[in-house]
Amino acid sequence: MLKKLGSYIQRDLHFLNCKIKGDVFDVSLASYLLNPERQNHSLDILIGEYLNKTSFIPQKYAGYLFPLKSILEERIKNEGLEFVLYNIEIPLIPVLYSMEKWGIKVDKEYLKQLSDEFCERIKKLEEEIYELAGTRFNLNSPKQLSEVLFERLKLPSGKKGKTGYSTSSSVLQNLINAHPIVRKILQYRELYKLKSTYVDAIPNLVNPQTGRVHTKFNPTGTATGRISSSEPNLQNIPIKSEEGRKIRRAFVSEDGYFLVSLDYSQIELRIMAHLSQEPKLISAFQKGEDIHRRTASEIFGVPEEEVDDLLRSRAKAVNFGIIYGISSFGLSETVSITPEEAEKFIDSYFKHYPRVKLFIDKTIHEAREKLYVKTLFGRKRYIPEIKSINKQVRNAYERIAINAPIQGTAADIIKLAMIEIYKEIENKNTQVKNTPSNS
DNA sequence: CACTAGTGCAA
DNA sequence: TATTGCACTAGTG
Repeated sequence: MLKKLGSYIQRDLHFLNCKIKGDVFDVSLASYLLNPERQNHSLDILIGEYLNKTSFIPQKYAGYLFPLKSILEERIKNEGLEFVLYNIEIPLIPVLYSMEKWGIKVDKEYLKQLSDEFCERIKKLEEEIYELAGTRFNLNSPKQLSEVLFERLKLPSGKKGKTGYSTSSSVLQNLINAHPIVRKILQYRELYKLKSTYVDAIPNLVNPQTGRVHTKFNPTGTATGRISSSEPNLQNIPIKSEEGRKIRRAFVSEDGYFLVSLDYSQIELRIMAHLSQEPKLISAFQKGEDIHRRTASEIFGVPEEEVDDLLRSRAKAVNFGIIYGISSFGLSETVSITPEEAEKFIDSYFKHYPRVKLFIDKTIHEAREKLYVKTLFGRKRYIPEIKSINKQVRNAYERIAINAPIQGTAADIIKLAMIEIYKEIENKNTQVKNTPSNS
């Protein structure tokens, strides 16, 4: 079998129009694992960085690949990144290539209909807002909107940004009873967002030959090991609101097939349970409990049956906060409580889940010592900034030190699952349709 | 046309 | 002053 060597091989497969098997080395993926925060892993950058060439002849790019490979594979070995490169990132190349080539079928007629519906409702809301404001202005301009709300209508203003008072959703939520215009603006914002970002944008990205969107899945797009998606971003299609769910219905299956969706449940909290070895967390998951309800019961000291929606949502915010590297201010903002109250929630959490606290402290300690953190599978993120003398900077990187191993381990596990599923499809052990519709 | 700020969608 | 992204609009240069 031929050996394959290249940079951004996943991208090049589209030009070659073929899948890839056998011995593969991708210098861009190797560079990404060594430096996951970098945006660009193109050949010219790597030649400059690893071969110390300040000028080179583009026609001879290929000649630089072999020396680059030698250097990079040595570094990968020395950094303990072999498993992640050879068992995760490289096997994922054909998986992501196939996903891109395959694409997802879009019901354009449905989106046109939805666009017309949203257009009518947006126009109506717009007129009602101008009427209530007593003036016409550009509703999509935060600057103009803040003038109307906080100067003309004299509503109480809150957060200030660099350029003026914020008109963000959380600010407007708090003003919803102050003036009838506020609710209308929130409704307008929701519909305008959905229409401009999804309903009207997605049809323009549908390939006329295939009737599908062929999203790019960027394997080097994040600092933690996740994949990112663009043109369109299929990783942020709405689901939370009822209006948003209408957009998901535009993604449809081929006739005679089902579109299935597979996801791990609470994967990041499960990883936290594993990494911390906190017995209470482990047993909660082993018993299949509602983890947020259980957390609420623990930290607020009430029986599980008495946990209401408010307590559960607060506990859920605490659980998310733990994964993000919690701060009392951050928690207070998302739960609309004072930082002092948030502090009590956090203290209570750590009192009831002491191994989680130990894990966090140990992780930060190690990060300071080694200047990197790593996932369960060895993926690394370097964070020398954790030594910063600026407390804000330091705190920010301490949160990164907590979050990166958790988010990154989840990414590793999901990628391994994608590779296994792809193998099953390739081996035709399933009834999954495994030929892109345009070939 | 490139860039930033503000905003908001998802995991 | 909570992690990771992408993309839209307004506004500036």
